[in-house]
Amino acid sequence: MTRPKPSYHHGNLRNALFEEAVKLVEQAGVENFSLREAARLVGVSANAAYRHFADKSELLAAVAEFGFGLLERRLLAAISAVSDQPTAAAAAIERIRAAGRAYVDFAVEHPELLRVMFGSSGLATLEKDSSLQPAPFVLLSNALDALVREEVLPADRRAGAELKAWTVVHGFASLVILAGGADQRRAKRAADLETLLDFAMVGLCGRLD
Amino acid sequence: MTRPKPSYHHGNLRNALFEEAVKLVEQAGVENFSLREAARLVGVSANAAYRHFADKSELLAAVAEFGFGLLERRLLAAISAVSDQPTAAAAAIERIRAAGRAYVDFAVEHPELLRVMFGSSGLATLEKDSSLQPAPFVLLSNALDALVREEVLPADRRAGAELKAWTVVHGFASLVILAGGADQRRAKRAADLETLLDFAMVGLCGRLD
DNA sequence: AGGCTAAAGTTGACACTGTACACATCTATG
DNA sequence: CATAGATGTGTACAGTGTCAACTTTAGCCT
Repeated sequence: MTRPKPSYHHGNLRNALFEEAVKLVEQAGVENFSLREAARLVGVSANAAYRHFADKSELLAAVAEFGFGLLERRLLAAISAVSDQPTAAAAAIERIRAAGRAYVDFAVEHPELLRVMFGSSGLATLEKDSSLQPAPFVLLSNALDALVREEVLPADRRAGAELKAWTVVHGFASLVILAGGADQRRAKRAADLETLLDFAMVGLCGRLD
Repeated sequence: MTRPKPSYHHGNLRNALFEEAVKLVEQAGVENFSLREAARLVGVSANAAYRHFADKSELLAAVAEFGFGLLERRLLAAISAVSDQPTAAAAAIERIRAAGRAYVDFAVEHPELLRVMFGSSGLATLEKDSSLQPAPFVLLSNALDALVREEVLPADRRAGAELKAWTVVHGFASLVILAGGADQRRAKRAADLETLLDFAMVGLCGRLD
């Protein structure tokens, strides 16, 4: 992977550091991540990183941003994979549920990434300069609009639906991460999530479909 | 507060360090907390701490435990403060809602404390040796039982109710902390929470009361 | 009371960390 | 082809968590 340093200049340091950072964070968590270690593993002096990132937190912000992108792709994939539903309404419902599952799956597979995204180097610092809402939020919003169009979500209950859906899914993801992948059986988790999705649909629409 | 060191031995170092740790964590966050700084502020050498805590994470675990205690007291106070409801059922409902509000209030007032509680030095390491469930969970459980007794929560919907309630409240608390106390208006947040509590009650009971 | 032990604090050291400054080297552009 | 700007390097500093060896002192045993 890392060539024996044929030249003084690395050529792609920014990206190499970034990828190493993602790897290290996922392995050992943010609190154990060290700028120097990343530089070392990439085969470069500690200070080289400062030519590409103002400081440690800026590198972590890049990691967080990557996380949001990955999450978005996961959500998108899950939504598009829904098919063969008896009715359009059923499809709209299933798409929302699929997104919820994808979110939790993402959290389970990349807990440390999620921590960075929602940690002090994450959302709070990111959305300062990116004026648009994080993409995952937009996806959710569209899915909810579809739910209204299919008349499963009454229009007069549309307000605040994003908050409700996001709250449930993010809350569950947090709790699952906490409970520690250790004893939390995969099947049990999936079953809990389905119950929770039912619960959310009832709360949102006022009834079960 | 801190006497001019009349004696070589501090006399109450463990507690002094612990209190300083709580203060520092609340002010600057876990990631900026330093064992040495705490020792310095307490007027003692850096290594003195190691006579009372195996390492930094053990001190933070104590802080986390304190947080859970504080949260429990808040929940308890909120629940007991509910009074003058037309019916017993209404009282049971209002007690759950009051607990939800108390949880979010706690999160807003002590965001860093909550981060420690649910961080890597928190729950995960705590519940290893404390065999009993965290007290706040028991409180919630009891409140839900009351809801069943008053027949507002159908018995066949009782299963998994803790998870649902906890998920909503914890999820909202997380999001609120993220959104950053800055622009998040107090009134707006309270209104959002009420909407969310309605939502949760509908989802739990299957109808609005 | 007097003396000793173990608990509670101390100093010094080590291997780290993030970051600042000055210097070296290379790439590309005039 | 020179030279400027971008990119990496080395050294340095303050700060961290933690270890080991030393000192002080409180409290118990005779």
